[in-house]
Amino acid sequence: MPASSRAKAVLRVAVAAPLSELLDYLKPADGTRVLPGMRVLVPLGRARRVGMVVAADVPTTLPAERIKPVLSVLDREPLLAAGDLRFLLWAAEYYRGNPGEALFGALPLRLRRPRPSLDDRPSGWRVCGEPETAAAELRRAPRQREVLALLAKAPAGLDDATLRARLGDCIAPLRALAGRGLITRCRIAAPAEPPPTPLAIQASAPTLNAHQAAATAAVERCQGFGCFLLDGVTGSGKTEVYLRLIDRALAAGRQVLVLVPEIGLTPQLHERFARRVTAPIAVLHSALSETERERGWRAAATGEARLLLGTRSAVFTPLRNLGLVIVDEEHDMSLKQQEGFRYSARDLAVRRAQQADCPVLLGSATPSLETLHNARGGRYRHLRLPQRAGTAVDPKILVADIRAQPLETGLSHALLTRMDREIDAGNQVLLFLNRRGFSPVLTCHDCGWTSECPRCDARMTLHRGRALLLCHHCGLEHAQPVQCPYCTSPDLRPLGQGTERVEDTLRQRFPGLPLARIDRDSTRKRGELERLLAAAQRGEQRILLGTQMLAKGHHLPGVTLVGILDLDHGLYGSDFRATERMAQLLVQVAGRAGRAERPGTVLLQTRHPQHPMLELLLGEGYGAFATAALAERREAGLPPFSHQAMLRADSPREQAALEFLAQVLETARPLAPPEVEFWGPAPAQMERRAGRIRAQLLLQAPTRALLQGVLARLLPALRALRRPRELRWSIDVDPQENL
DNA sequence: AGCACGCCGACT
DNA sequence: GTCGGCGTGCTC
Repeated sequence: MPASSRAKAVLRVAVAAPLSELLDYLKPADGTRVLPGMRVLVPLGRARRVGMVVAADVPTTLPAERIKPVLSVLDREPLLAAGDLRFLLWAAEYYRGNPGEALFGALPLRLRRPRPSLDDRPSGWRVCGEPETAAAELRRAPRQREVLALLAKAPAGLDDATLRARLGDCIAPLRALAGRGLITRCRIAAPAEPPPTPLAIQASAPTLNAHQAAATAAVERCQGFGCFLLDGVTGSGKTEVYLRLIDRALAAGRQVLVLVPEIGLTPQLHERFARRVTAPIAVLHSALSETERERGWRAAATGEARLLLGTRSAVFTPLRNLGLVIVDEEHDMSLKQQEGFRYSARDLAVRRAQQADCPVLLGSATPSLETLHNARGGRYRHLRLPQRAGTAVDPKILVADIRAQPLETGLSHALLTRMDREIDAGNQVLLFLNRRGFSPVLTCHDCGWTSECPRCDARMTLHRGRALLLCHHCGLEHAQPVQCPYCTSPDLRPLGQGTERVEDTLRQRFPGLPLARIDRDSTRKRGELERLLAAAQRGEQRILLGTQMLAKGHHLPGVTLVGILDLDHGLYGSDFRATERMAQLLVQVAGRAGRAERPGTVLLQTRHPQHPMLELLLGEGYGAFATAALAERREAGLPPFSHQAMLRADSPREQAALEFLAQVLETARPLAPPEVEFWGPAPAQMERRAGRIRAQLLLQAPTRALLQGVLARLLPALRALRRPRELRWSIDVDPQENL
């Protein structure tokens, strides 16, 4: 090969640094083998960084003198297969993240540093040098002779367990032999084929009802990629469908990826899977220690774990031979990463299944409008589970019009009466209020002072138990004042109520009745949420009071009454998705009632009983609501009938963010076809947050392709714009929040 | 992100 | 006269 053409065949590397481009490097000078998916140590300016080889032997246009060789190759085998690399790079491009950050974000922390990949081959001993020359030396050491003879028969060495099995305790002679330089510590290569994995077994599998059987059959018939919406009311047995399909995929020798929105949901799903699936399961979520996370990651990556259950970031885990992807509670907002690299785990799961050419199943009782739109347009198969499994009946939803009603800490007379009745009958009551703390405002009765956050356009919430004013937006804490900071009046009054205050009232009204408050504050301790929920499931608590946390998926068979204290903000929210979220939350919370044989009642307190979307939801159900909501979206040209990207900027300086986005708009306009709309720049919903003034610019295009085209041209230009040092900006493709 | 280079104030 | 402020720009 001529020298000139060899110089041009380079490695393309994604460096673990916030660079938007891949960089080219020469292969290592010592001729070490380098393949895509291996990490390399590379020079970057004066520094050295870890990089991931994305392609090997690719041509470059860069002048030869600018290309440096990699310093070393960090892995003996690729950490990421070609398919994993392709998927991660696609994700980085779609969500406009940096390739290096996307790739290294998918690795356990240790592998993001220039450490060799964990060598998990067992440790052992092997001979070195010429053992036969040692015969004389060992004449008076029969035990050492014995050990050496055994090792001499295995030139690759023997691991500790094998040695112990053959010779018993032989640590002392081994040490002595090592001291003579006759043997050395080494790693023993694993047997070529891992022991065959036992297949999943349907232990005590319940019989499927007709709908479950039809749904299962539809997915099983799917050859290659296919996207399915499993639209099933709470308690209709979605998990059983998952289990059948998992079993099938595992039996075919494939791996399965299951994504769930919250850490809180993984233990119960894990337990359910573990009872029925005999193949090894790996679990990945944010509450794990780094060691546990790395172990799970490796088990998934090597194929040793056959089923991976995890929260959103698990979608990036390398997998071998992926045969099925499941996204549970696909409508849930926590599947969308809202910081840094802002991706949708649900959408990426679909993409991943497409690349792996396997089916993907999106499950929900309240599908997102995006997914429903895809299903109704025929891009996804719509599978329905309309019946509750077993004998459970649907809950009855009652509306309590609380206009001009006297409320006792947010509790209407109608609700309290029903609570009395259920509690007297020995049943459990669940109260839902999506606001933690004691009261959202503290105010001075004499001068009108309110507990404004000095850094945000928001009030600080009173947490009376901890005697704190706490800002839920920036985390700022103040001691609870004893007198008005403005006029020194001692007459400070909490306004409105959070879960803490409702708890106080309930303890007074139902003295001695076991009650659990379940919110972020009361479940701060590790394992506390599981403990409280387990107690609730055993019926130990008679009243359960909580936020969002309580609404998700937990089976509470003793609950016969669900009281929803306040969902009205969702009816007139500023975000166009507010009503969709309100409807999902309402249906999810209502689903907690009457799961067993006892019929459930849901009582919704509202000041807007005639709101058309609320009436539709309560009268005809989520499907009818969704149809109407989709019609509104179509009318307004909003997603899913268009595609958006949100550019956000913030700065401590008053006008800087707006000015920067105005500059961006000027840059973007000529790069975009006329169908692309720009909204803004405009101040963000909460303009000042954590001391920074925030603004946003929304891009909206009729198709994804058009939007992606604009972004591809805009981002390099945007990065080249001059901007003040303190100004930060971010891009959010397919934003879920317009705030 | 680091880490340079690069032009204007208070110190040996 | 220098040490150093962080503005700007690059890293194969």
